[in-house]
Amino acid sequence: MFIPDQRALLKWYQQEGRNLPWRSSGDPYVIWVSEIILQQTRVKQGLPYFERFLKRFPTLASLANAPLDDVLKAWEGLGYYARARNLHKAAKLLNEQNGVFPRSYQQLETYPGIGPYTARAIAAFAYGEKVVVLDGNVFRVISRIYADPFGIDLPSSRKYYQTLADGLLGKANPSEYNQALMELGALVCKPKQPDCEICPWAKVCRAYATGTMDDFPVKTKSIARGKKHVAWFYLLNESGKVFIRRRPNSGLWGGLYELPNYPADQVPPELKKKSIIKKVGSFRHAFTHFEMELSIYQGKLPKQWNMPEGFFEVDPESLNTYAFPTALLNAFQIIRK
DNA sequence: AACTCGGGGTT
DNA sequence: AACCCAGAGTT
Repeated sequence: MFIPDQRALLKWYQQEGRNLPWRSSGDPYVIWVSEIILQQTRVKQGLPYFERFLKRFPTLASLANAPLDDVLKAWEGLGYYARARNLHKAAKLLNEQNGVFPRSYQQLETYPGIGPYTARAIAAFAYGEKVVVLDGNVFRVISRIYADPFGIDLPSSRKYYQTLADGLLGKANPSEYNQALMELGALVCKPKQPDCEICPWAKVCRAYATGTMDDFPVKTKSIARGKKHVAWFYLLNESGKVFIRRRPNSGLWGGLYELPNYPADQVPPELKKKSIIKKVGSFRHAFTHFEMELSIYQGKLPKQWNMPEGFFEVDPESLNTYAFPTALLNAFQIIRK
């Protein structure tokens, strides 16, 4: 297998690469935080969270000693909240060992939330370990360069692609070369309509040579989406307090707060009294695997209603101190104040 | 190997 | 509407 010209890629990267804040840091904590935030998240979306998160938790110790709810509040709206819970869990583990990060990707991978990609990213960026990361960008670049027929979504292909990726590094600087690879995928070798005319590797790309860029990377799985219709209730008691509860630390929106809610076809009759509870709006919220239709109701707390366990009253003015999923933040927008 | 887990930008 | 993003954990 031939190796594409490293100097051509690095020259392009030095000229066209973006100036991103985590690239100028050698601090494993800063690099780690950036990598967790950027999992399945575009740079543009993650950037403001990165800045705010490090301002709120400047050091590993400050993160380890913070309540989980504070970490989730900082993560509010970013999605995949297991990342925040695992980040916090790993911070406690690292802090217990005097804040010393392990230097090898094998050791890093043993921490919660640090998988094959993130372990290699930290090892390469912070410690210069000679490994290549496999993120969505790198998968796309190398699968096109070699016109690889193996599905990148198959666990059985993982070893093949990792070996191929590691083989690209040669004597290049691991930190710079990994950044350059990902940047090429993000800016040039895009999923659709890649800018092959300006690609430093166009001359050696098998997909470009045969005009089959759209056929790579190969993916075998298709996404099937279901639908759920959920009724949400903003209920005020006589004191003008609203009822919320914290969701369990696992599952959808784990650790975030919520309003009373039922599947739309299972709403108890006590909440259907139109004299005290009115529908104020509805909207759809898309997830990766399903779509939720939210119907939002607002009204007075019915005395007969048997409130589910865990709910407590809060002043509506203090709702912004709790972490809510984006769908409920949107719901609050249509609540009549 | 299949499923779960968010939210937002692009096409 | 479909696709995809600096993926990882659970079953």
